[in-house]
Amino acid sequence: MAGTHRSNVTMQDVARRAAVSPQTVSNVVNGRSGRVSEDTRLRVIESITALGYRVNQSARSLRRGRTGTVGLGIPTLDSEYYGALAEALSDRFLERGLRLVIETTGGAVGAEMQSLASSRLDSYDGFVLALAAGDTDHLVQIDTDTPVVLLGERALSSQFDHVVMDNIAGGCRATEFLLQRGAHRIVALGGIDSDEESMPALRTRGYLDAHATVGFDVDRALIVPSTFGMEAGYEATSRLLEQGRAFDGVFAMTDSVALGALRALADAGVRVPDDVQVVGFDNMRAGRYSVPRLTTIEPANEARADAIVDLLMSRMTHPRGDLERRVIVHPATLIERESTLGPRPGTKAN
Amino acid sequence: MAGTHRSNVTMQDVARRAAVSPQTVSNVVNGRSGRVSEDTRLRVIESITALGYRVNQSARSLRRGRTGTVGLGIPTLDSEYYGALAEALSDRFLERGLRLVIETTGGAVGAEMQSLASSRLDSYDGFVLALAAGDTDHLVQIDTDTPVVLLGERALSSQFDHVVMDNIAGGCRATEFLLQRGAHRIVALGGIDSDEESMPALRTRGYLDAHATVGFDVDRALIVPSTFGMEAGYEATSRLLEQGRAFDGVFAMTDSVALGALRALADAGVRVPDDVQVVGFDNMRAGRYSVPRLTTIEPANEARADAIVDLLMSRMTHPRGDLERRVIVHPATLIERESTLGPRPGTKAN
DNA sequence: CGCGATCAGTAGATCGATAAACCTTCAACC
DNA sequence: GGTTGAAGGTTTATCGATCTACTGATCGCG
Repeated sequence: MAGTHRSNVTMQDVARRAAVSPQTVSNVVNGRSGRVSEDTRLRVIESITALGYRVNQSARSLRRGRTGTVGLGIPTLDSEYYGALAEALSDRFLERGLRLVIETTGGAVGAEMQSLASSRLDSYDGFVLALAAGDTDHLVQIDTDTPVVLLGERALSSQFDHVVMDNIAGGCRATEFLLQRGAHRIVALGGIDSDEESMPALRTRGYLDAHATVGFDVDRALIVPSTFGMEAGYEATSRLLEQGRAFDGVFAMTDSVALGALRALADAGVRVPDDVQVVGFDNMRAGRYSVPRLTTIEPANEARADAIVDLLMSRMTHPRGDLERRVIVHPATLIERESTLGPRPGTKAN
Repeated sequence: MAGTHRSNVTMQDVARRAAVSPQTVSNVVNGRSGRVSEDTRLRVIESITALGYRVNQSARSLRRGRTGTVGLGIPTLDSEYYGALAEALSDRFLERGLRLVIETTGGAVGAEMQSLASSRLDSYDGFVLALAAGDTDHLVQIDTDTPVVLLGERALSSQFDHVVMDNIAGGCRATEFLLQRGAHRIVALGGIDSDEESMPALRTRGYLDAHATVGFDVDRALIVPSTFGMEAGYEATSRLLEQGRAFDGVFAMTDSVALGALRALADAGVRVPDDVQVVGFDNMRAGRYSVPRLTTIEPANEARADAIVDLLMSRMTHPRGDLERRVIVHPATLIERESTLGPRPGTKAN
């Protein structure tokens, strides 16, 4: 049986063996019913299996002008968040007969824009770009026929459909919650006080908003930038503790950072949530089994994946341009676990 | 500037504008030096940018008979282990001018074999299949021209090159370490006592070997099967504790399971490592910052990624069949952290 | 009986890039 | 002078599947 499936069998060959035209083979292969009698169909199928014929995708794509693949640009696969996103999208597109091809951008603005470079884009029937760096300026230059949906941190003024996480609301909710539970000096771990549209900046803005709402002043020294690994969270927190900075709450920009912080607090003998309360952002798996379990913001990833697919599919099927550009904002909700205190009855005293 | 890059510009168009033949354009695009004068080259490039020409990959693949892509079949992307693997491979192949396309198999034997179905394979110039289910029987049926490298849990008797993790040695090392540190009743969490070639079965075999080496009997009731999420580790451990089963060590088949176990032990007030020592397997990030930090087996993933790429590249470039089938085994090493006790001086008393 | 419709299928052009072979110049060398 | 040969191109024939248009039958129906 070996030696059968050598890849040079073409529709021609199948056609010859079944004594029909190549076009008829094509019709069978593509299930174009009504154009082939049951009789011929069986004969063709027999020839296909006998010869071990398989469609040449390149030829098909060339002729059809479509590739049957959708691209996904993400900063990295080595992250629970993006891994899960890729998985979710891949499944959904597969159901619709499309393959998902993943490109990693490394999170650099340059690379993100490169993956939107038209040269890249037209290998795909559609493209999903997860924008981490989130620099909107470069986007407008892109000019392509390929439908694109952006997954972003913030509604950008670009020509593309857009699914965004409500980072400001999420940051606000997390901070508000800490304030309600009695924390007054809250560290914004991994935060940054800037008016850029990046994820940390937006979540920090929520943090500031929450303080403003209840009329508390924010000590800017509590906004502590860092990168987003556990290492970074650990280091940053350790440093704060060494410096003897007083704080009773931590809003970490991501769960990774939060987990690093928990570890640093444990090392220093600081009790969570008794001495310091901690809230993360992302609802990572690890946070559900950490000691203590991590209170966090749930970003509704499944719903966002659904929205992305819907947007892209409608762009891909609809004739060009009938649709308004759409922006879908997904709310972030808080999940309460052990790293924060329970609701306090009565007073708002210390 | 908008409206330029409409995707129907072909080499013909560029050629016309630059007053050369399409072949010359092709030569420029592909950097075939020596066949084009600097003068013409510049003229062609000018035309390319002016018209916004981009190569049609489908046409190129059809003609060349190569797609420039490598496939990777993995059980899921939603896992730190496979995510990191995908990332590592993607980077390495990209350096060599190849795109990596990821297919998820869901870890089912059927799906794994499907992704080796010849029909799939010939969209790729090469394929890497990470075998979780590890059923060797189906492999022999596969008959394809596409080079394939297997990433497996065990050296299989198949026709393919193979990079394997030394699961037995890893399981043995972990268990041996626990025994040395004074644990006598060691739970094999997520283990399974069977002669299949699956990851848990192999690691469990290492566990048994380690006991055999020092002449200890194993209480089979301590081999506790489970799936491989944190949830499962948590549940399984909680149940053991409820049942009042005595144990002073846990060898968890994966770090995920181990982290779930740590959490369950914490809930029950069992001290780690004082009352129970825990060793995991995989060296996940989360284990480096858990409370306590997790002792684990490091699987040398980067080295394995290198090996995979080497094997596949040589198959892809070398003429068919000159090479012997190769199997590369990577050793697993132990990383000591807080979830196990320090070395004990002197006696081996309880 | 004759007209259009439906079914089953064929013929030929085409998608866009490239491999292989072929043609000029022009320079160098014996 | 004739030959070799490199440099710089061009021509032509594909790669394999599919789209468009067309051909014969066969059938229903007024």
